[in-house]
Amino acid sequence: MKTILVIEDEKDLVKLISFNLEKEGYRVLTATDGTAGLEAARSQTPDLIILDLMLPGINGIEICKILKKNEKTVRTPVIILTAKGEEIDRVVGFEVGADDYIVKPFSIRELLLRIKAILLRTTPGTPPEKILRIGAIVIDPARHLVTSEGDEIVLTTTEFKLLLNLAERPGRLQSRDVLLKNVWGYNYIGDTRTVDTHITRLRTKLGHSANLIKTVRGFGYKLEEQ
Amino acid sequence: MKTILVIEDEKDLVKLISFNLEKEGYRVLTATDGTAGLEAARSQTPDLIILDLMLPGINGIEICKILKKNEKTVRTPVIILTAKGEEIDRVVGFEVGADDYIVKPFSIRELLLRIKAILLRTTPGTPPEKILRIGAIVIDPARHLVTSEGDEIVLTTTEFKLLLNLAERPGRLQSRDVLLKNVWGYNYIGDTRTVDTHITRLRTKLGHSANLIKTVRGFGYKLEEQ
DNA sequence: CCCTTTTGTTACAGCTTTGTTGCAGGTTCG
DNA sequence: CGAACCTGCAACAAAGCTGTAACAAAAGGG
Repeated sequence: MKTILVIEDEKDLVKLISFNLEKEGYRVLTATDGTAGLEAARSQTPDLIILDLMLPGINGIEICKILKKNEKTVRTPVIILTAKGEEIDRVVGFEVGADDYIVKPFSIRELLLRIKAILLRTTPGTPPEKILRIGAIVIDPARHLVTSEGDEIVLTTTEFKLLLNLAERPGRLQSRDVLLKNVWGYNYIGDTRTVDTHITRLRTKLGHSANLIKTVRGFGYKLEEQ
Repeated sequence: MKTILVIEDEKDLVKLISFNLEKEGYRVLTATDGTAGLEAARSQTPDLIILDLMLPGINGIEICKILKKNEKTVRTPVIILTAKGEEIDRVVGFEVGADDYIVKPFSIRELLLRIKAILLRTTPGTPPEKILRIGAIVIDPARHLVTSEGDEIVLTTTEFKLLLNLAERPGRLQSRDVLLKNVWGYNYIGDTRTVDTHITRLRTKLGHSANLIKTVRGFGYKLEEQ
C-alpha cells in the first residue's frame, strides 16, 4: 500500500482529496502547514507528496526546494497544487524540481491519474539491494560503502573484499587458505601470513567493531555478532 | 498527432519550417500576421506556437502576452523566433512568458529538437521529465542542461552521457566496464582507461562539484552527495 | 614456569592503479 | 575547404596499496 502526504491548508480540500485517495486504496497523511509537512515528509517517508503552493508559514516553493535538497526526501515525487497563473515554469523546472503540477481548480480524476502515473514511473526503479549487517557493521556492496556504528569506514580493495567474504558467511570459520583463495584468487601464490596483515588493518579501521572479527587459533578467522 | 502553429511573415521561412515539421509528422497551421495568428491560436488550440517577434501589425511580444493572459491559450507553449540582439531576456522571462526562444538564423535541427523537448514536457499525461540533483549538480536530461551551483556547465555528448549515467544511480558504484557498456555502447571495443580520461574532463568542468565523483580504487567510479 | 607455536603489529620498497596532459585522427559546421 | 571541436590513446607523473620480513605479544603444552 502506498502512502501519500497531502500538504494543504484548506480543510475542505484536504477532506475531499483524502476521501478520494483512501477510496483508491492509498494511505493518506495530512499536514496543514509547511513545517508540519516537512516534518511528516521526513519522519514518515511517504511515497508521494501533494503540495499546495500557497501555505501559511513556509511557502510551498521553499518546501519543495528543501525536500529536494534532503537526501531522505529527494527521491519522493512531489505534485504541486497551484492556483492559475502562479509561476508554473519555475515550479516544474530546474529551480524547484517538482515532478508534476495541477492547476486549481482541478478534477479529482485528473489528480488520481497523475498520481498513478508518477507512482508507476518511480516505483519499479527500486531494485532490491543486498545489504549486509553484522552487529554494528553495515556493508552495502552496490555502493561500496561500509559503516560501523553509522560512521563510514574507508577500506581498500583487498580489505573490502576480505570483509565482504567474511560477512557473507557470518559466524563461519574460514582458514587462511580459503580466504586467500576467495579474496586473492585461486591461483594466488604467496604467504598465508598476508591474511593476518589485512585482518589487522581491517580491525584498526573498524574501531569498536574490531572485536567482531574473531581469531580461531590454529584455524583461521570468522566474523560474528556480539 | 501534434499541431503546431507558425506565426511568421517571411513566406520562405514559413515554407521551410512547414516542410520540415510536416516531414516530422506534425500538423502545421500558418499565419502571416498577428491578428490571424491570435485567431488561429484561439480557434484551433494548437499544441505549440512558433512566433516571430517582428511582425506586421501587432508586435510578437504583445501577441505572446495576450496568449498568456487568455485561459484558453495560457498553457500552449510558445517558442519565439528572434533576430539576434532583440530583447531576449524579457521574452523568456516573466513579462512575456515564452517557453523558449531561438535566435535567427537558426538550424532546423535545433528548432525540431526544442519543439520535441517542449512538447515532451508539456503534454498532459506525460509527466515532466525527471530532473536529477546530486549535491549542487542539477541535470535536466530533456534540455541537455547541466548546472553546478547554478552555473551552466557545457558538456560534450560523451561527458553528458557519462555524468547522466552516474547520476541515474546516485551513490552506486560502477566499474569501468559497466560505464563503457552504458555510455559507449555494448559493442564498444577500446581501452577502459578512456573512462578515466573523460572522468578527468568532467571533473575539470564541474569545478567545485568535482569531488562528487568518487574514485573507488580497483573498482570504478560513483557519483555521490557530499 | 619455560619453550614453542601462533598471531599481532609495523615499516617500507616495489608495484598497481589512477590522474593528467598532449596529440593525431575524426567529425561537424559554416 | 578550413576552423573549431571532440575523442580515444599513449606516455608520464602521482598517489596509494600490498606483501613481506622482522620483531613483539599472546597462547598453548608439558
